[in-house]
Amino acid sequence: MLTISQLAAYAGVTVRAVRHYHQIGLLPEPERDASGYRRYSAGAVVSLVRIRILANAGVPLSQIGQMLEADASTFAAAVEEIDRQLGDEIARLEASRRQIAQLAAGDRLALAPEVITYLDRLRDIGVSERVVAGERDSWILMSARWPDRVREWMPGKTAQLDDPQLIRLYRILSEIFESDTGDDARLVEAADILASLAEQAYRSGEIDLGEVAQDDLPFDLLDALAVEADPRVQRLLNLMRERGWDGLARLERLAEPPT
Amino acid sequence: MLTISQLAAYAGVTVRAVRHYHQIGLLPEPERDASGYRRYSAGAVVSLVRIRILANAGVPLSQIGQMLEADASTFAAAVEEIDRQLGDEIARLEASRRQIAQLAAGDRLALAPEVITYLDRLRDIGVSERVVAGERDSWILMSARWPDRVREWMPGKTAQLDDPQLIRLYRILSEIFESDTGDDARLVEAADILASLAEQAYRSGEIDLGEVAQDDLPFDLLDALAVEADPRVQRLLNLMRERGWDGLARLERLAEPPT
DNA sequence: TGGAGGGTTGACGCAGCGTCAAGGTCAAGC
DNA sequence: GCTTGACCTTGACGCTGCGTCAACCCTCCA
Repeated sequence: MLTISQLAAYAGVTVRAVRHYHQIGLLPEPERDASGYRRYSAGAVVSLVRIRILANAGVPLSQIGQMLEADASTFAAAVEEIDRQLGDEIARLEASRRQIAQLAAGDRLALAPEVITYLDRLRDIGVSERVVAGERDSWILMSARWPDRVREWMPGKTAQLDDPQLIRLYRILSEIFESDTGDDARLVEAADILASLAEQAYRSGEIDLGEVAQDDLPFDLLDALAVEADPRVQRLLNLMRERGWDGLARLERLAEPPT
Repeated sequence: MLTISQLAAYAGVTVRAVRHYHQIGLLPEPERDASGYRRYSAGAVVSLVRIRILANAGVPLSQIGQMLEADASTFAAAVEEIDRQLGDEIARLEASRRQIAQLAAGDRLALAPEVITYLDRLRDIGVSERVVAGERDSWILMSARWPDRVREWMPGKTAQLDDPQLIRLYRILSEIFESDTGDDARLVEAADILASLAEQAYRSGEIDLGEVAQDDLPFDLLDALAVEADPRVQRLLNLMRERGWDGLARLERLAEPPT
Protein backbone atom coordinates (compact mmCIF):
# COMPACT_ATOMS: atom_id res chain seq x y z
CA MET A 1 0.00 0.00 0.00
CA LEU A 2 1.32 3.39 -1.03
CA THR A 3 1.00 6.83 0.48
CA ILE A 4 -0.07 9.71 -1.68
CA SER A 5 3.45 11.03 -2.09
CA GLN A 6 4.74 7.63 -3.19
CA LEU A 7 1.94 7.36 -5.70
CA ALA A 8 2.61 10.86 -6.98
CA ALA A 9 6.34 10.28 -7.23
CA TYR A 10 5.84 7.10 -9.25
CA ALA A 11 3.68 8.87 -11.80
CA GLY A 12 5.89 11.93 -11.81
CA VAL A 13 3.24 14.33 -10.58
CA THR A 14 2.77 16.40 -7.44
CA VAL A 15 0.70 15.41 -4.43
CA ARG A 16 -1.48 18.42 -5.12
CA ALA A 17 -2.20 17.17 -8.60
CA VAL A 18 -3.34 13.79 -7.28
CA ARG A 19 -5.69 15.46 -4.82
CA HIS A 20 -6.97 17.61 -7.64
CA TYR A 21 -7.79 14.53 -9.67
CA HIS A 22 -9.70 13.18 -6.70
CA GLN A 23 -11.62 16.43 -6.39
CA ILE A 24 -12.76 16.43 -9.98
CA GLY A 25 -13.59 12.73 -9.82
CA LEU A 26 -10.96 11.69 -12.32
CA LEU A 27 -9.19 9.35 -9.94
CA PRO A 28 -11.36 7.52 -7.37
CA GLU A 29 -10.68 8.25 -3.71
CA PRO A 30 -8.96 5.25 -2.15
CA GLU A 31 -9.61 3.75 1.27
CA ARG A 32 -8.20 5.57 4.28
CA ASP A 33 -6.06 3.98 6.94
CA ALA A 34 -6.76 4.31 10.67
CA SER A 35 -5.34 7.82 10.79
CA GLY A 36 -7.22 9.08 7.78
CA TYR A 37 -4.33 8.83 5.31
CA ARG A 38 -5.14 7.77 1.79
CA ARG A 39 -3.71 4.35 0.96
CA TYR A 40 -3.26 3.40 -2.68
CA SER A 41 -3.22 0.05 -4.41
CA ALA A 42 -1.07 -0.79 -7.42
CA GLY A 43 -4.12 -0.35 -9.62
CA ALA A 44 -4.26 3.30 -8.65
CA VAL A 45 -0.75 3.74 -10.00
CA VAL A 46 -1.84 2.34 -13.35
CA SER A 47 -4.88 4.61 -13.37
CA LEU A 48 -2.79 7.65 -12.56
CA VAL A 49 -0.16 6.84 -15.16
CA ARG A 50 -2.87 6.42 -17.79
CA ILE A 51 -4.35 9.76 -16.81
CA ARG A 52 -0.95 11.42 -17.18
CA ILE A 53 -0.37 9.85 -20.58
CA LEU A 54 -3.49 11.52 -21.89
CA ALA A 55 -2.88 14.77 -20.00
CA ASN A 56 0.64 15.01 -21.42
CA ALA A 57 -0.82 14.53 -24.85
CA GLY A 58 -2.83 17.70 -24.27
CA VAL A 59 -6.18 16.13 -23.42
CA PRO A 60 -8.14 18.37 -21.03
CA LEU A 61 -8.68 16.71 -17.66
CA SER A 62 -12.42 17.08 -18.12
CA GLN A 63 -12.32 14.71 -21.09
CA ILE A 64 -9.83 12.15 -19.85
CA GLY A 65 -12.39 10.20 -17.86
CA GLN A 66 -14.60 9.61 -20.89
CA MET A 67 -11.65 8.83 -23.12
CA LEU A 68 -10.38 6.12 -20.83
CA GLU A 69 -13.76 4.42 -21.05
CA ALA A 70 -14.45 5.09 -24.71
CA ASP A 71 -14.48 2.50 -27.46
CA ALA A 72 -11.94 2.67 -30.23
CA SER A 73 -13.88 4.84 -32.67
CA THR A 74 -15.07 7.33 -30.05
CA PHE A 75 -11.52 7.48 -28.80
CA ALA A 76 -10.18 8.13 -32.27
CA ALA A 77 -12.70 10.88 -32.87
CA ALA A 78 -11.78 12.53 -29.59
CA VAL A 79 -8.09 12.26 -30.41
CA GLU A 80 -8.68 13.94 -33.73
CA GLU A 81 -10.60 16.76 -32.07
CA ILE A 82 -7.83 17.33 -29.52
CA ASP A 83 -5.25 17.35 -32.27
CA ARG A 84 -7.24 19.96 -34.15
CA GLN A 85 -7.40 22.14 -31.06
CA LEU A 86 -3.70 21.76 -30.46
CA GLY A 87 -3.09 22.75 -34.04
CA ASP A 88 -5.26 25.84 -33.65
CA GLU A 89 -3.49 26.83 -30.48
CA ILE A 90 -0.08 26.39 -32.12
CA ALA A 91 -1.22 28.47 -35.07
CA ARG A 92 -2.38 31.24 -32.73
CA LEU A 93 0.91 31.26 -30.89
CA GLU A 94 2.85 31.32 -34.12
CA ALA A 95 0.78 34.27 -35.30
CA SER A 96 1.66 36.00 -32.05
CA ARG A 97 5.26 35.17 -32.66
CA ARG A 98 5.20 36.75 -36.09
CA GLN A 99 3.60 39.83 -34.56
CA ILE A 100 6.24 40.08 -31.91
CA ALA A 101 8.96 39.58 -34.48
CA GLN A 102 7.59 42.70 -36.18
CA LEU A 103 7.77 44.55 -32.90
CA ALA A 104 11.34 43.40 -32.44
CA ALA A 105 12.20 44.40 -35.98
CA GLY A 106 12.30 48.01 -34.91
CA ASP A 107 8.94 49.57 -35.22
CA ARG A 108 7.68 49.52 -31.70
CA LEU A 109 4.05 49.91 -32.51
CA ALA A 110 3.58 47.33 -35.19
CA LEU A 111 2.81 49.87 -37.86
CA ALA A 112 3.25 48.69 -41.42
CA PRO A 113 6.75 49.40 -42.77
CA GLU A 114 5.23 51.79 -45.33
CA VAL A 115 3.92 53.92 -42.49
CA ILE A 116 7.30 53.88 -40.77
CA THR A 117 8.85 55.08 -44.02
CA TYR A 118 6.27 57.83 -44.27
CA LEU A 119 6.97 59.02 -40.72
CA ASP A 120 10.70 58.97 -41.39
CA ARG A 121 10.14 61.13 -44.47
CA LEU A 122 8.26 63.63 -42.30
CA ARG A 123 11.24 63.85 -39.97
CA ASP A 124 13.56 64.35 -42.92
CA ILE A 125 11.44 67.22 -44.12
CA GLY A 126 11.91 68.86 -40.76
CA VAL A 127 8.59 68.10 -39.14
CA SER A 128 8.80 68.35 -35.36
CA GLU A 129 8.69 65.23 -33.15
CA ARG A 130 5.43 66.39 -31.64
CA VAL A 131 3.70 66.58 -34.98
CA VAL A 132 5.24 63.29 -36.09
CA ALA A 133 3.92 61.68 -32.92
CA GLY A 134 0.49 63.02 -33.80
CA GLU A 135 0.77 61.58 -37.28
CA ARG A 136 1.89 58.29 -35.82
CA ASP A 137 -1.11 58.08 -33.51
CA SER A 138 -3.35 58.93 -36.43
CA TRP A 139 -1.94 56.09 -38.43
CA ILE A 140 -2.36 53.75 -35.52
CA LEU A 141 -6.05 54.58 -35.60
CA MET A 142 -6.20 54.23 -39.36
CA SER A 143 -4.39 50.90 -39.26
CA ALA A 144 -6.81 49.61 -36.64
CA ARG A 145 -9.77 50.53 -38.82
CA TRP A 146 -8.39 49.57 -42.25
CA PRO A 147 -5.42 47.29 -41.65
CA ASP A 148 -5.09 46.32 -45.30
CA ARG A 149 -5.96 49.55 -47.06
CA VAL A 150 -3.37 51.63 -45.23
CA ARG A 151 -0.49 49.95 -47.02
CA GLU A 152 -2.05 50.82 -50.37
CA TRP A 153 -2.44 54.48 -49.45
CA MET A 154 1.05 55.10 -48.16
CA PRO A 155 2.93 55.33 -51.48
CA GLY A 156 0.56 58.09 -52.60
CA LYS A 157 0.82 59.88 -49.28
CA THR A 158 4.60 59.64 -49.35
CA ALA A 159 4.72 60.99 -52.92
CA GLN A 160 2.66 63.99 -51.85
CA LEU A 161 5.49 64.96 -49.52
CA ASP A 162 7.37 66.14 -52.60
CA ASP A 163 4.87 68.98 -52.97
CA PRO A 164 6.58 72.20 -51.71
CA GLN A 165 3.24 73.54 -50.51
CA LEU A 166 2.68 70.52 -48.31
CA ILE A 167 6.22 70.70 -46.98
CA ARG A 168 5.68 74.31 -46.12
CA LEU A 169 2.40 73.48 -44.40
CA TYR A 170 4.02 70.82 -42.21
CA ARG A 171 6.83 73.17 -41.27
CA ILE A 172 4.43 75.90 -40.25
CA LEU A 173 2.40 73.42 -38.21
CA SER A 174 5.62 72.28 -36.52
CA GLU A 175 6.49 75.83 -35.62
CA ILE A 176 3.03 76.50 -34.25
CA PHE A 177 2.90 73.45 -32.05
CA GLU A 178 6.45 73.76 -30.79
CA SER A 179 5.80 77.29 -29.58
CA ASP A 180 3.71 78.20 -26.56
CA THR A 181 2.02 81.18 -28.09
CA GLY A 182 -1.37 81.37 -29.73
CA ASP A 183 0.23 82.63 -32.93
CA ASP A 184 -2.85 83.36 -35.00
CA ALA A 185 -0.99 84.66 -38.03
CA ARG A 186 0.74 81.33 -38.48
CA LEU A 187 -2.54 79.49 -38.06
CA VAL A 188 -4.12 81.58 -40.75
CA GLU A 189 -1.21 80.87 -43.06
CA ALA A 190 -1.58 77.15 -42.41
CA ALA A 191 -5.30 77.31 -43.06
CA ASP A 192 -4.72 79.11 -46.33
CA ILE A 193 -2.28 76.53 -47.58
CA LEU A 194 -4.53 73.69 -46.45
CA ALA A 195 -7.53 75.23 -48.20
CA SER A 196 -5.49 75.67 -51.34
CA LEU A 197 -4.35 72.05 -51.26
CA ALA A 198 -7.88 70.90 -50.64
CA GLU A 199 -9.11 72.94 -53.55
CA GLN A 200 -6.54 71.34 -55.85
CA ALA A 201 -7.40 67.88 -54.64
CA TYR A 202 -11.09 68.58 -55.01
CA ARG A 203 -10.72 69.82 -58.59
CA SER A 204 -8.55 66.88 -59.57
CA GLY A 205 -11.15 64.51 -58.16
CA GLU A 206 -8.50 63.13 -55.85
CA ILE A 207 -10.66 63.58 -52.86
CA ASP A 208 -12.64 60.44 -53.54
CA LEU A 209 -11.95 57.90 -50.85
CA GLY A 210 -14.51 55.37 -52.01
CA GLU A 211 -16.41 53.38 -49.42
CA VAL A 212 -13.92 54.44 -46.79
CA ALA A 213 -15.53 57.87 -46.81
CA GLN A 214 -18.82 56.29 -45.72
CA ASP A 215 -17.45 55.74 -42.26
CA ASP A 216 -17.32 59.09 -40.48
CA LEU A 217 -16.18 57.89 -37.08
CA PRO A 218 -12.48 57.36 -37.79
CA PHE A 219 -12.14 60.82 -39.31
CA ASP A 220 -14.03 62.42 -36.48
CA LEU A 221 -11.72 60.59 -34.11
CA LEU A 222 -8.64 61.81 -35.93
CA ASP A 223 -9.81 65.41 -35.70
CA ALA A 224 -10.69 64.97 -32.04
CA LEU A 225 -7.30 63.41 -31.42
CA ALA A 226 -5.59 66.41 -32.91
CA VAL A 227 -7.65 68.83 -30.85
CA GLU A 228 -6.84 66.84 -27.71
CA ALA A 229 -3.15 66.96 -28.52
CA ASP A 230 -3.28 70.71 -28.90
CA PRO A 231 -6.36 72.92 -28.47
CA ARG A 232 -5.05 75.31 -31.12
CA VAL A 233 -6.14 72.75 -33.67
CA GLN A 234 -9.67 73.82 -32.86
CA ARG A 235 -8.79 77.29 -34.11
CA LEU A 236 -7.47 75.75 -37.27
CA LEU A 237 -10.70 73.82 -37.73
CA ASN A 238 -12.64 77.05 -37.33
CA LEU A 239 -10.43 78.77 -39.86
CA MET A 240 -11.03 75.96 -42.32
CA ARG A 241 -14.77 76.28 -41.80
CA GLU A 242 -14.52 79.94 -42.70
CA ARG A 243 -12.81 78.84 -45.88
CA GLY A 244 -15.58 76.41 -46.73
CA TRP A 245 -14.06 73.16 -45.51
CA ASP A 246 -15.19 70.82 -42.79
CA GLY A 247 -12.78 68.58 -40.95
CA LEU A 248 -9.08 68.12 -41.13
CA ALA A 249 -8.22 64.46 -41.58
CA ARG A 250 -10.84 64.33 -44.32
CA LEU A 251 -11.76 67.68 -45.81
CA GLU A 252 -15.31 68.03 -47.01
CA ARG A 253 -16.66 71.00 -48.89
CA LEU A 254 -19.42 72.63 -46.94
CA ALA A 255 -22.78 72.72 -48.70
CA GLU A 256 -22.79 76.49 -48.84
CA PRO A 257 -19.43 78.12 -48.58
CA PRO A 258 -19.81 81.47 -46.80
CA THR A 259 -19.33 84.47 -48.99
CA MET B 1 -16.84 61.57 -26.93
CA LEU B 2 -17.36 57.86 -27.16
CA THR B 3 -19.27 55.38 -25.05
CA ILE B 4 -17.55 52.25 -23.86
CA SER B 5 -19.17 50.10 -26.52
CA GLN B 6 -18.07 52.45 -29.30
CA LEU B 7 -14.54 52.43 -27.95
CA ALA B 8 -14.53 48.66 -27.70
CA ALA B 9 -15.94 48.21 -31.18
CA TYR B 10 -13.28 50.46 -32.69
CA ALA B 11 -10.47 48.45 -31.13
CA GLY B 12 -12.17 45.16 -31.88
CA VAL B 13 -12.52 44.07 -28.28
CA THR B 14 -15.46 43.46 -25.96
CA VAL B 15 -16.82 45.93 -23.46
CA ARG B 16 -15.89 43.49 -20.74
CA ALA B 17 -12.29 43.53 -21.86
CA VAL B 18 -12.14 47.32 -21.65
CA ARG B 19 -13.53 47.25 -18.14
CA HIS B 20 -11.01 44.59 -17.26
CA TYR B 21 -8.17 46.83 -18.46
CA HIS B 22 -9.53 49.57 -16.23
CA GLN B 23 -9.63 47.20 -13.28
CA ILE B 24 -6.02 46.16 -13.60
CA GLY B 25 -4.94 49.73 -14.23
CA LEU B 26 -3.80 49.13 -17.77
CA LEU B 27 -6.14 51.70 -19.29
CA PRO B 28 -6.91 54.79 -17.17
CA GLU B 29 -10.51 55.31 -16.14
CA PRO B 30 -11.99 58.20 -18.15
CA GLU B 31 -14.26 60.92 -16.86
CA ARG B 32 -17.89 60.05 -16.28
CA ASP B 33 -20.80 62.00 -17.71
CA ALA B 34 -23.72 63.24 -15.63
CA SER B 35 -25.31 59.80 -15.49
CA GLY B 36 -22.15 57.98 -14.53
CA TYR B 37 -21.35 56.63 -18.00
CA ARG B 38 -17.71 56.45 -19.01
CA ARG B 39 -16.90 58.90 -21.80
CA TYR B 40 -13.80 58.32 -23.88
CA SER B 41 -11.59 60.70 -25.80
CA ALA B 42 -9.85 59.85 -29.06
CA GLY B 43 -6.62 59.38 -27.13
CA ALA B 44 -8.21 56.49 -25.27
CA VAL B 45 -8.78 54.76 -28.59
CA VAL B 46 -5.10 55.06 -29.42
CA SER B 47 -4.15 53.72 -26.00
CA LEU B 48 -6.51 50.79 -26.34
CA VAL B 49 -5.32 49.95 -29.84
CA ARG B 50 -1.72 50.01 -28.67
CA ILE B 51 -2.60 47.70 -25.80
CA ARG B 52 -4.22 45.28 -28.21
CA ILE B 53 -1.24 45.33 -30.53
CA LEU B 54 0.98 44.08 -27.72
CA ALA B 55 -1.64 41.70 -26.36
CA ASN B 56 -2.12 40.14 -29.79
CA ALA B 57 1.61 39.66 -29.97
CA GLY B 58 1.34 37.49 -26.88
CA VAL B 59 2.50 39.98 -24.28
CA PRO B 60 0.87 39.29 -20.89
CA LEU B 61 -1.39 42.14 -19.80
CA SER B 62 0.65 42.53 -16.65
CA GLN B 63 3.67 43.56 -18.71
CA ILE B 64 2.02 45.73 -21.33
CA GLY B 65 1.95 48.81 -19.13
CA GLN B 66 5.68 48.77 -18.57
CA MET B 67 6.41 47.97 -22.19
CA LEU B 68 4.45 50.94 -23.44
CA GLU B 69 6.59 53.20 -21.27
CA ALA B 70 9.90 51.43 -21.76
CA ASP B 71 12.84 52.80 -23.69
CA ALA B 72 14.02 51.04 -26.82
CA SER B 73 16.52 48.65 -25.25
CA THR B 74 14.27 47.62 -22.35
CA PHE B 75 11.52 47.11 -24.87
CA ALA B 76 13.74 44.95 -27.05
CA ALA B 77 14.80 42.83 -24.09
CA ALA B 78 11.19 42.32 -23.07
CA VAL B 79 10.26 41.39 -26.62
CA GLU B 80 13.01 38.82 -26.71
CA GLU B 81 11.84 37.31 -23.44
CA ILE B 82 8.26 37.08 -24.65
CA ASP B 83 9.41 35.47 -27.85
CA ARG B 84 11.36 32.89 -25.89
CA GLN B 85 8.30 32.07 -23.83
CA LEU B 86 6.15 31.78 -26.91
CA GLY B 87 8.74 29.44 -28.39
CA ASP B 88 8.69 27.28 -25.26
CA GLU B 89 4.94 27.12 -25.27
CA ILE B 90 4.87 26.16 -28.94
CA ALA B 91 7.45 23.46 -28.30
CA ARG B 92 5.34 22.06 -25.45
CA LEU B 93 2.25 21.97 -27.58
CA GLU B 94 4.11 20.31 -30.40
CA ALA B 95 5.40 17.67 -28.01
CA SER B 96 1.80 17.09 -26.96
CA ARG B 97 0.86 16.81 -30.57
CA ARG B 98 3.45 14.14 -31.21
CA GLN B 99 2.16 12.28 -28.17
CA ILE B 100 -1.39 12.44 -29.37
CA ALA B 101 -0.33 11.32 -32.82
CA GLN B 102 1.03 8.18 -31.15
CA LEU B 103 -2.32 7.68 -29.45
CA ALA B 104 -4.06 8.09 -32.77
CA ALA B 105 -1.66 5.68 -34.44
CA GLY B 106 -3.52 2.81 -32.88
CA ASP B 107 -2.13 2.05 -29.48
CA ARG B 108 -4.58 3.69 -27.18
CA LEU B 109 -2.30 3.83 -24.19
CA ALA B 110 0.83 5.26 -25.71
CA LEU B 111 2.83 2.10 -25.14
CA ALA B 112 5.92 1.74 -27.29
CA PRO B 113 5.24 -0.16 -30.52
CA GLU B 114 7.56 -2.93 -29.32
CA VAL B 115 5.26 -3.50 -26.36
CA ILE B 116 2.22 -3.59 -28.60
CA THR B 117 3.98 -6.21 -30.71
CA TYR B 118 4.72 -8.23 -27.61
CA LEU B 119 1.10 -8.10 -26.45
CA ASP B 120 -0.07 -9.16 -29.90
CA ARG B 121 2.30 -12.11 -29.78
CA LEU B 122 0.76 -13.14 -26.46
CA ARG B 123 -2.69 -13.12 -28.04
CA ASP B 124 -1.40 -15.20 -30.96
CA ILE B 125 -0.04 -17.76 -28.55
CA GLY B 126 -3.51 -18.12 -27.09
CA VAL B 127 -3.16 -16.07 -23.95
CA SER B 128 -6.52 -14.92 -22.62
CA GLU B 129 -7.62 -11.28 -22.82
CA ARG B 130 -7.63 -11.02 -19.07
CA VAL B 131 -4.01 -12.06 -18.77
CA VAL B 132 -3.01 -9.86 -21.69
CA ALA B 133 -4.72 -6.94 -19.96
CA GLY B 134 -2.65 -7.70 -16.87
CA GLU B 135 0.50 -7.77 -18.94
CA ARG B 136 -0.48 -4.50 -20.55
CA ASP B 137 -0.98 -2.79 -17.20
CA SER B 138 2.36 -4.15 -16.06
CA TRP B 139 4.09 -2.64 -19.05
CA ILE B 140 2.36 0.64 -18.44
CA LEU B 141 3.97 0.68 -15.02
CA MET B 142 7.32 -0.38 -16.42
CA SER B 143 7.16 2.26 -19.13
CA ALA B 144 6.38 4.92 -16.56
CA ARG B 145 9.41 3.96 -14.51
CA TRP B 146 11.89 3.21 -17.31
CA PRO B 147 10.51 4.88 -20.47
CA ASP B 148 13.68 4.30 -22.47
CA ARG B 149 14.83 0.93 -21.21
CA VAL B 150 11.57 -0.84 -21.98
CA ARG B 151 12.14 -0.64 -25.72
CA GLU B 152 15.50 -2.33 -25.31
CA TRP B 153 14.04 -5.18 -23.33
CA MET B 154 11.17 -6.07 -25.59
CA PRO B 155 13.04 -7.91 -28.35
CA GLY B 156 14.44 -10.30 -25.73
CA LYS B 157 11.08 -10.72 -24.09
CA THR B 158 9.41 -11.38 -27.41
CA ALA B 159 12.06 -13.93 -28.36
CA GLN B 160 11.41 -15.79 -25.12
CA LEU B 161 7.87 -16.42 -26.32
CA ASP B 162 9.32 -19.06 -28.62
CA ASP B 163 10.13 -21.22 -25.61
CA PRO B 164 7.50 -24.01 -25.42
CA GLN B 165 7.72 -24.04 -21.65
CA LEU B 166 6.83 -20.36 -21.45
CA ILE B 167 3.99 -20.82 -23.90
CA ARG B 168 2.65 -23.64 -21.81
CA LEU B 169 2.95 -21.51 -18.67
CA TYR B 170 0.95 -18.68 -20.20
CA ARG B 171 -1.73 -21.07 -21.40
CA ILE B 172 -2.10 -22.60 -17.99
CA LEU B 173 -2.28 -19.16 -16.40
CA SER B 174 -4.95 -18.22 -18.92
CA GLU B 175 -7.00 -21.28 -18.04
CA ILE B 176 -6.68 -20.61 -14.33
CA PHE B 177 -7.75 -17.00 -14.51
CA GLU B 178 -10.57 -17.61 -16.95
CA SER B 179 -12.14 -20.18 -14.66
CA ASP B 180 -13.94 -19.41 -11.42
CA THR B 181 -12.54 -22.29 -9.45
CA GLY B 182 -9.58 -22.31 -7.13
CA ASP B 183 -7.91 -25.00 -9.22
CA ASP B 184 -4.90 -25.77 -7.10
CA ALA B 185 -3.50 -28.51 -9.31
CA ARG B 186 -3.16 -26.02 -12.18
CA LEU B 187 -1.52 -23.48 -9.90
CA VAL B 188 1.02 -26.04 -8.79
CA GLU B 189 1.77 -26.91 -12.38
CA ALA B 190 2.28 -23.23 -13.19
CA ALA B 191 4.54 -22.78 -10.19
CA ASP B 192 6.62 -25.78 -11.24
CA ILE B 193 7.15 -24.43 -14.74
CA LEU B 194 7.91 -20.96 -13.43
CA ALA B 195 10.45 -22.33 -10.97
CA SER B 196 12.04 -24.35 -13.72
CA LEU B 197 12.30 -21.31 -15.99
CA ALA B 198 13.71 -19.26 -13.15
CA GLU B 199 16.29 -21.94 -12.46
CA GLN B 200 17.40 -21.90 -16.10
CA ALA B 201 17.59 -18.14 -16.19
CA TYR B 202 19.48 -18.10 -12.94
CA ARG B 203 22.05 -20.63 -14.12
CA SER B 204 22.56 -18.85 -17.44
CA GLY B 205 23.13 -15.60 -15.58
CA GLU B 206 20.24 -14.10 -17.48
CA ILE B 207 18.62 -12.89 -14.33
CA ASP B 208 20.88 -9.87 -14.01
CA LEU B 209 18.90 -6.71 -14.49
CA GLY B 210 21.70 -4.31 -13.65
CA GLU B 211 20.86 -1.12 -11.81
CA VAL B 212 17.19 -1.62 -12.55
CA ALA B 213 17.17 -4.38 -9.94
CA GLN B 214 18.15 -1.84 -7.31
CA ASP B 215 14.72 -0.34 -7.35
CA ASP B 216 12.32 -2.71 -5.61
CA LEU B 217 9.20 -0.60 -5.73
CA PRO B 218 8.19 -1.20 -9.35
CA PHE B 219 8.48 -4.97 -8.96
CA ASP B 220 6.59 -4.94 -5.69
CA LEU B 221 3.93 -2.92 -7.45
CA LEU B 222 3.73 -5.39 -10.31
CA ASP B 223 3.23 -8.28 -7.94
CA ALA B 224 0.65 -6.31 -5.96
CA LEU B 225 -1.11 -5.43 -9.19
CA ALA B 226 -1.35 -9.08 -10.14
CA VAL B 227 -2.72 -10.03 -6.73
CA GLU B 228 -5.29 -7.26 -6.96
CA ALA B 229 -6.37 -8.47 -10.37
CA ASP B 230 -6.88 -11.98 -9.04
CA PRO B 231 -6.32 -13.13 -5.45
CA ARG B 232 -5.26 -16.55 -6.69
CA VAL B 233 -1.97 -14.96 -7.65
CA GLN B 234 -1.25 -14.83 -3.94
CA ARG B 235 -1.42 -18.62 -3.89
CA LEU B 236 1.02 -18.70 -6.77
CA LEU B 237 3.39 -16.43 -4.88
CA ASN B 238 3.19 -18.76 -1.90
CA LEU B 239 3.92 -21.78 -4.10
CA MET B 240 6.94 -20.01 -5.51
CA ARG B 241 8.19 -19.27 -2.03
CA GLU B 242 7.96 -22.96 -1.24
CA ARG B 243 10.13 -23.54 -4.28
CA GLY B 244 12.73 -21.05 -3.11
CA TRP B 245 11.75 -18.02 -5.14
CA ASP B 246 10.51 -14.65 -4.03
CA GLY B 247 8.37 -12.45 -6.19
CA LEU B 248 6.85 -12.92 -9.59
CA ALA B 249 7.70 -9.97 -11.82
CA ARG B 250 11.30 -10.31 -10.65
CA LEU B 251 12.20 -13.69 -9.22
CA GLU B 252 14.82 -13.68 -6.52
CA ARG B 253 16.32 -16.74 -5.00
CA LEU B 254 15.59 -16.89 -1.27
CA ALA B 255 18.65 -16.87 0.96
CA GLU B 256 17.87 -20.33 2.29
CA PRO B 257 15.61 -22.39 0.14
CA PRO B 258 13.43 -24.59 2.36
CA THR B 259 14.31 -28.25 2.26
C1' DT C 1 -45.14 56.66 -21.83
C1' DG C 2 -43.30 52.48 -22.43
C1' DG C 3 -39.97 49.42 -24.14
C1' DA C 4 -35.58 48.39 -26.37
C1' DG C 5 -31.04 48.88 -25.98
C1' DG C 6 -27.53 51.17 -23.95
C1' DG C 7 -24.84 51.81 -19.30
C1' DT C 8 -23.34 50.64 -14.05
C1' DT C 9 -21.16 47.55 -10.17
C1' DG C 10 -20.53 42.99 -8.15
C1' DA C 11 -19.65 38.40 -8.28
C1' DC C 12 -18.84 33.69 -9.88
C1' DG C 13 -16.70 30.59 -13.44
C1' DC C 14 -13.03 28.60 -16.52
C1' DA C 15 -8.04 25.08 -16.14
C1' DG C 16 -4.82 23.02 -13.52
C1' DC C 17 -2.91 23.08 -10.21
C1' DG C 18 0.75 26.20 -6.63
C1' DT C 19 0.89 27.74 -2.29
C1' DC C 20 -0.07 29.11 2.29
C1' DA C 21 -2.57 28.01 6.79
C1' DA C 22 -3.37 25.33 10.70
C1' DG C 23 -3.17 21.58 12.29
C1' DG C 24 -2.81 15.77 13.18
C1' DT C 25 0.51 11.55 12.47
C1' DC C 26 4.56 8.65 11.99
C1' DA C 27 9.29 7.00 12.54
C1' DA C 28 13.57 7.72 14.55
C1' DG C 29 16.95 9.24 17.77
C1' DC C 30 17.80 10.80 22.56
C1' DG D 1 8.87 9.05 27.01
C1' DC D 2 9.87 13.13 24.38
C1' DT D 3 11.31 15.83 20.69
C1' DT D 4 12.01 16.60 15.86
C1' DG D 5 11.31 16.53 11.12
C1' DA D 6 8.96 14.63 7.44
C1' DC D 7 4.49 13.54 5.83
C1' DC D 8 -0.57 13.58 6.02
C1' DT D 9 -5.24 16.12 6.36
C1' DT D 10 -8.93 19.85 4.81
C1' DG D 11 -9.89 24.55 3.34
C1' DA D 12 -9.20 28.41 0.82
C1' DC D 13 -7.08 31.95 -2.13
C1' DG D 14 -4.18 32.98 -6.38
C1' DC D 15 -3.13 32.99 -11.25
C1' DT D 16 -4.88 34.65 -16.71
C1' DG D 17 -8.13 37.13 -19.36
C1' DC D 18 -11.89 37.83 -19.68
C1' DG D 19 -17.38 35.46 -20.34
C1' DT D 20 -21.52 35.52 -18.26
C1' DC D 21 -25.20 36.23 -15.19
C1' DA D 22 -27.73 39.40 -11.86
C1' DA D 23 -29.98 43.45 -10.55
C1' DC D 24 -30.50 47.88 -11.48
C1' DC D 25 -30.21 52.72 -13.80
C1' DC D 26 -30.21 55.87 -18.17
C1' DT D 27 -31.43 57.30 -22.90
C1' DC D 28 -33.69 57.50 -26.92
C1' DC D 29 -37.42 56.80 -30.09
C1' DA D 30 -42.13 55.68 -31.60
